[in-house]
Amino acid sequence: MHVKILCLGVLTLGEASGYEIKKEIEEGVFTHFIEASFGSIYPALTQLHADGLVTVRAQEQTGRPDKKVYALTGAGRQALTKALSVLPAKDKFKSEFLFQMLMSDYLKPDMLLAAIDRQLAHLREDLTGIEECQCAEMPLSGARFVADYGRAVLTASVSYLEQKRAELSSPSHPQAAE
Amino acid sequence: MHVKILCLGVLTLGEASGYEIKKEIEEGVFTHFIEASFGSIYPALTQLHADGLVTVRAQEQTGRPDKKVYALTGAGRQALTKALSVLPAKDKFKSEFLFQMLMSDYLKPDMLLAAIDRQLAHLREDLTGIEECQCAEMPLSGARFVADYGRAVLTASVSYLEQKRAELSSPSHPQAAE
DNA sequence: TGATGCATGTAATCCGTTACATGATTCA
DNA sequence: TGAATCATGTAACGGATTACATGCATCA
Repeated sequence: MHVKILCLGVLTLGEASGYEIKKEIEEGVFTHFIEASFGSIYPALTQLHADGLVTVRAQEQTGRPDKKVYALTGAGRQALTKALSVLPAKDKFKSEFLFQMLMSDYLKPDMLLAAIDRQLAHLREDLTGIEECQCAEMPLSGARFVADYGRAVLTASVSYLEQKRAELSSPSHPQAAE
Repeated sequence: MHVKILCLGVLTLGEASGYEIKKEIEEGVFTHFIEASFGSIYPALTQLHADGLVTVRAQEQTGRPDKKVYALTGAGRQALTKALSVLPAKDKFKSEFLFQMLMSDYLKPDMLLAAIDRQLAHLREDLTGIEECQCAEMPLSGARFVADYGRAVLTASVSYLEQKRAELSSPSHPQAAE
């Protein structure tokens, strides 16, 4: 998905600078299923402005660099709606972790547990991230839907991994349980 | 992750042509968490050969174009092991679907249900895909681990969406249930 | 006759990340 | 003093997808 549409989406929450948009994407509800770097956000914002989909306002700040605060225009809202009127592409999920698990025959034994523990740590981080971002406070009714979806999926992953991890590290049955 | 390593991984299952590797990635256990196109596989294979990590053998076929069958070398196995000795990068998950759900305020009402139904269809397809690929037949002990992981996550997603979908389309409480 | 599957490969193109450049303030 | 936060922006680079080129066989 285009970073431009993403920016329009974030701006529906209220005006923001490029820096703030990045933060919102990194820490807000978007975190788990979208990524964007400054290198793509700033150019996107510039172009969005050129296309008349957002307005800019320079905001001076004491002690801090000046901000460029962007806000949606009517045309911007329309462009967003139009982009949302198409059925979304299929989710993309890429996991080096699962590749390693699949290839576990070629893995050093200690790496197996280490990789699982790392994965568990990541998943738990994401889970607490969802709890912390107060989705109820957001002006988007979809926020809870998304947060709950994330919670459901992450919880299932954690449960599965915890169970498998226990099996693997149990002293009695290191490999065969059948 | 590099397509080269991916090819090495697929080749641990046995020798194969570029075309067959692509099929394996599309239809096998890899499907759910890895993607690769011909445009990346063929050059990768060429380079892998140049690096001495695989061997090639031209196989004539009647009625079909000739194949180039690739097989792992000892150095190839070593390279794979080495690549697997590093902790994997964090999973990447990108979902236009969740973006649309988040932005549901700007969505036409019929699109909401349509998008959810599409998503459900995708998830169920993936699930049956997992059931069909006989992981037990694979010479990789990690195959079951991966398949079960996928099953756990996909099942959780489907359950959640089915529940939400029912709530949304219920005639009595179209929006407020509280 | 036309689509689909088998089979390989290259080139153009897109899109994004990483790194670089700059600079003030605050906190440890 | 050094790291982190705030703040914007560009350029190089990488990596993969898409489209193009080719060609035979089979099935509907």
